[in-house]
Amino acid sequence: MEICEITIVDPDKVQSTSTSLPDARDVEELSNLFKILGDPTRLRIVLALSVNELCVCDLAAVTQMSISAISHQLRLLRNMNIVSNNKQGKMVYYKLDDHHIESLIKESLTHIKE
Amino acid sequence: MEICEITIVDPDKVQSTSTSLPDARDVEELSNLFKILGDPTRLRIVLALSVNELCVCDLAAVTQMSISAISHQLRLLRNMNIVSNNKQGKMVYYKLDDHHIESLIKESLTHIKE
DNA sequence: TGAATACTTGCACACTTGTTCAACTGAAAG
DNA sequence: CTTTCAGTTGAACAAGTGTGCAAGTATTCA
Repeated sequence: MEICEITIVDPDKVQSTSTSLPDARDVEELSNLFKILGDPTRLRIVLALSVNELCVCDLAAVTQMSISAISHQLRLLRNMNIVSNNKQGKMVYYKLDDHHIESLIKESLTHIKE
Repeated sequence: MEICEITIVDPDKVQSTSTSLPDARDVEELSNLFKILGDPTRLRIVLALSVNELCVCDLAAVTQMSISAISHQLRLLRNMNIVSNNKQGKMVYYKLDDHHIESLIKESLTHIKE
């Protein structure tokens, strides 16, 4: 990986830009957040759960996806603490666990419609 | 794809949730936006360009990536009208073209730090 | 004109991702 | 206990993604 070290055009600008970037860990975390919302199925799950607490099968119905596909995606969302679940008998109800995400999505929606 | 049609538990909730979701086209567009920011290289490019207009080589230096990798990603960002470029002699300067994205990222950064 | 520089592009390839299928778990009902 | 139902899980696989490499373009400078 040929890292550009020789042909820097403006070292001062490179330096000042580098130092004003957010800390690498935050950038990583932020890109992970965007990545998880960057799939239409997961985004629709989050949107649906921002309206109602739902069991897996009803989530599948709302998103028009298979139970299995939804369950796989729910696991990812659980691992990132975006949703949490609540077992009642045979059924598992999911809800949003991170309401920051809800407002973030709402804001982003108005952004794309500008 | 076994779509869940039979075992819907609460049809009213499914119906009301479905109708209160944003229109499918917007969801698709929003997930595309998140997807493009969901890669650390691209996110760092956008962050860097929100600080300074930069040529490709300086961008490579800031992000610690090869010229080629940066150039490939810049093409994607150009195609989505997130950045635009400006040729001056041999050099190509890139800048942010969509400043909604800038504020969206800034807001999201504060979200993850909550 | 010829060489050098800054960047772009197409191809290749390893890696990742999303979904399906089938097997499994655990709770409830018969 | 056995069956049924709701959901989970792992393996498999096709499709997509990010980067490197090498060749190409366009501009500058000698």
